[in-house]
Amino acid sequence: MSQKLNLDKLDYQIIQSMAENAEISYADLGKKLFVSGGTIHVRIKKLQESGIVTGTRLTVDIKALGFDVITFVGIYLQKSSMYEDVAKELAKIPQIVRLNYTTGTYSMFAEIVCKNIQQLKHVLHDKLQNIKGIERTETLISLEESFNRNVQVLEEEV
Amino acid sequence: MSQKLNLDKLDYQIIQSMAENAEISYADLGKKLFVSGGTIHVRIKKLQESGIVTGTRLTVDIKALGFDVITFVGIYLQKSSMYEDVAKELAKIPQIVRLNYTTGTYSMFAEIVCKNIQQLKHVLHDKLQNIKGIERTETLISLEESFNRNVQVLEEEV
DNA sequence: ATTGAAAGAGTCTCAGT
DNA sequence: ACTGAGACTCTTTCAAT
Repeated sequence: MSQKLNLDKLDYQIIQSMAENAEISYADLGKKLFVSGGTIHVRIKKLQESGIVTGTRLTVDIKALGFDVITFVGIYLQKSSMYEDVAKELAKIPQIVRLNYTTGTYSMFAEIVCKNIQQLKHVLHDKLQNIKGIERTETLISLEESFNRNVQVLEEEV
Repeated sequence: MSQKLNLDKLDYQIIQSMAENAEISYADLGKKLFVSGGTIHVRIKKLQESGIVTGTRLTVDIKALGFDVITFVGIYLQKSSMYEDVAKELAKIPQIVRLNYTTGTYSMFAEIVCKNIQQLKHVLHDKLQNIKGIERTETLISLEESFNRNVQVLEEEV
C-alpha cells in the first residue's frame, strides 16, 4: 500500500483529470499533458499500487433512478462510547449511504437517500428511533444540491 | 436526456455492480449475470444515453493525498433569499466540495476537505465569515468515516 | 523515467436468430 | 432483444534511450 511517494505535477494533473472523468484514453490524456500514453499508463499504475487511486466507478444520477429525497441527519448519542454498536446497526439500513463519527453539535452524522418522504419517514421513525443508544436526531432535507465536486488536488507544484 | 425508461433487473444489476467497481470487463460482467458481453454493452449504452449513467471516475484516497480533515459545516443565513449569492461565493472556495440548500436546523450545509486544521481555520475564519449573508456557522469535524457507499438500487424487480 | 511499437485485451458494430 | 464474431481501439509490455 502506502509507499510514501513523492508525486509531481504530472501525477496531480492525472488524478485531477481522471477523478472527474475517466473516460479519456491514455493517449489522449498524454496529448493534453504533453507526454506519451505510455507515461500516463506508468503513472496511473504507480498511483494504483501506492493506494492513492483506489478504483474506478460508474457515476449514476440517483434522481433519475427515482431517489428524490437526499437528507442529512445529525445523531445525538446517549453516550459516545456507544458509537461502534450504533454504527453497526446503522450499516444495516441501506438508505444510509454515509456515516461519520464527529465532534461538535452531533455525535454522528449520516446521509440518507430515499425515494420519497414516506420512505424517509419509515427510516427515521421505524428504524433510527429504535436503535439502542440513539437519543434523538435532527434532520436536514436537501432542497437543492448547489455542487458536488472533487477536492482540488493540484495546487502545490512539488 | 431522460427518456422515461423502464429498467429491468439486469439494468439494476449492472448499475449496482459498476457503480461500485467499473473495472470489470463487459464479458466478465456478462458471465456473472448470465448474458453475453454484447448485451452488457447495449444496456450500458442505453443507460448512458438516457442520462442515468453520467460518467466514469477514478476514485482517490484523499487521506493518502494528505487531506486529513473532513468537516461538515451548517450555515445560518441572515435571510434564506440570500442563498443564491452565498452559494456563488462558496463555490469559489476550492476546499468546499459539496453544498446543499436545506430545510431544518441550517439553511445551507457544506462539506469541507482540508489538509490540516490550520487550513480549516483559514477557510472558516478568513473566508466563510467574510461572506455577506452568512450569520454564523456550526462545524462538525469527522473523526472517522464509518462507511461511504452507494444507494442500493436493486430492490424492486420490475 | 520516457518513448514508441508490438502484443494482448477490451469495446463496439452488425448480421443472424 | 440477445448472441457471437469481426473490426477497431485501448491497454499493457518491453527494448531502447
